Amino acid sequence: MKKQLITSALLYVNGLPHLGHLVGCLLPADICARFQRQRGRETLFICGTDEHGTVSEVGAAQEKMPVADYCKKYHDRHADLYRRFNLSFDFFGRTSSDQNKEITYRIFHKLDENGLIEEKTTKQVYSPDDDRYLPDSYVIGTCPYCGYDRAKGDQCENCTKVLDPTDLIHPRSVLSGSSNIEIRETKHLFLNLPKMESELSNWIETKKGVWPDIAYSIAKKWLKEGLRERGITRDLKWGFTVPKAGFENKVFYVWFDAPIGYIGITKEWADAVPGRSWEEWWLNPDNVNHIEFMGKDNIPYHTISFPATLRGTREGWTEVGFLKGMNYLNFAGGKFSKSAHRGIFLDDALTEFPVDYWRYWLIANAPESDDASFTFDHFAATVNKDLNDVLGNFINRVLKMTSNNFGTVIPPMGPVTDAETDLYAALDTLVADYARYMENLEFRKAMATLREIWVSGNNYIAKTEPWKVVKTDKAYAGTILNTALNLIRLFAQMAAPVMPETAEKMLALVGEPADFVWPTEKMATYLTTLPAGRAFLPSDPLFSKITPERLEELKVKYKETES
RNA sequence: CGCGGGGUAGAGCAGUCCGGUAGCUUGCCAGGCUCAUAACCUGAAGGUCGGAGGUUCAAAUCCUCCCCCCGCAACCA
Repeated sequence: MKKQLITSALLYVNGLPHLGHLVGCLLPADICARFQRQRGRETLFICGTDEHGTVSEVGAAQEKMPVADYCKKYHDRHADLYRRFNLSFDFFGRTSSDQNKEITYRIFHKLDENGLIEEKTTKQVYSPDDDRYLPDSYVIGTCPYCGYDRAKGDQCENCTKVLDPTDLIHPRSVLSGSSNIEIRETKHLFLNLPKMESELSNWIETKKGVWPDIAYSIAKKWLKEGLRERGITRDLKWGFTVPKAGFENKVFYVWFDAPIGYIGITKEWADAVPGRSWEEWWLNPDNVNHIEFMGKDNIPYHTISFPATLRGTREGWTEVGFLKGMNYLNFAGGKFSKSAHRGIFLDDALTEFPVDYWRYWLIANAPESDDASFTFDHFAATVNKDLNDVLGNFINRVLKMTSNNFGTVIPPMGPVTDAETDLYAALDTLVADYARYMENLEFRKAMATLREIWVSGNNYIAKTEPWKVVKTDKAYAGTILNTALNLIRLFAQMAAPVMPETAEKMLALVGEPADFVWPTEKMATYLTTLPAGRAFLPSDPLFSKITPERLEELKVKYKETES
């Protein structure tokens, strides 16, 4: 079995993340990492913040802070939120680290040696009043086609025409509002993607039917349109200085050093403890399976530019083996918006409900095949039904029935009947299905199966009717409840990748340590494991329902009804 | 003709590659049970599979055209 290298897209450090960011890459990556570890595979889960670029410089200026301090402040806030969401990174690093600089330079020099770096002169908008070059979208003016007066320099939002900043009437800086702008010629370095087009095309073709459709088809789309040379430098101050004569006052473009950040962050991880090796993960393609998670907007960079960057060095870097691309999660029909603060942000989410409510809902409704929508109605319905009625109530009824009839100890297991063997057979199949879906990263199907696994518990209880049996055949009632308590252990292990906190509580209820280990035995064995006589904990219900009144409050508070 | 994704019961989705009387969850209705968080279990109703043509003994599935929604379009990361 290869080692599993798992990366989530690096979120831009500016601003704070919302549920869309969580479900688009961070959470599925975490669930994958937890599942891989639970199966006993050597796993490294890497993530971090992406920190370079214009947006950071502008954000820092707005908060009147040095850019480095600004990035550190937001990096720490991201890290804190993700820790509270139980994201199990082996290392959460930064693209601005010295380690990333070292790897970025190494890769750049190799690409240059191999003749893949070219110089070109381009025209850029310069704003003397802002004392900086402006990205096209930072120039606004009147659209020459439709007259919209806030058209951006790359595209008019009103009529959707693609524009150049020079097309705009009365162009001005979005930062200062100054219309004193000029077009300057400036030299930049480009990565020669056309030289690598056929190589990339052959490689992508091997992913047909292997990667999710959205990943394959977006990559194909770019290839079909023909690759262009891609600028990898910018006229900014915040970033890695370009180590090439004549370019010392420029920095690398974020999209050059950001994906290299996966490697740089792995080196941060390795440097933190003696004996760790980042090369065993990144220069070891035969023994490492790299799984990447990202939103669909990231797919071109991870299927085209980043693979080209690594391949162009001819150094044998570990390349992506499976790319899980996700669609977007919308909020009540519209978009989540960082700038307008529309939607549910992670800090708010944590104040409203326990983390596992969010983790379960998000992954059970992950936008895998199409964009999905968050609504409080759907959220409450799922939490109330799946977590409270199906899982929580099962645990509660079993614990109460047992303690009412046998005290708070696990009753002995006696001879089994058809009801038990039917249960074993059903669960052997369901657990295998569930494992397969998790293995294939088909999260919605996996969660539907997880739910079926929980339902099988209620089914078993309904069929065997222990509340009746206990009056006539106490020994068999003990067998039923023993089995049911074993089911709690099984359900905890099954839920562990998705709801680690709840899974830990469930294991504690039946006196098991918080070790997440995937069952390898058949159910006939696995469900007779708990020792009779062991004390278990009486417990309040693990979940509580969202009331209609609470639901209405939430809709108002988060302005769900506005679109 | 810019490109991609999507359009399947009230809602959320699977099925489409490899054609064979349309499936899951939820909601709604009825019954059962009464250990449990008014919960659990069973059953019923509910769809001309976006539209129109075509191929076929047979089309949600294959082909052609059209309509609607979402996203992307390389300097917003």
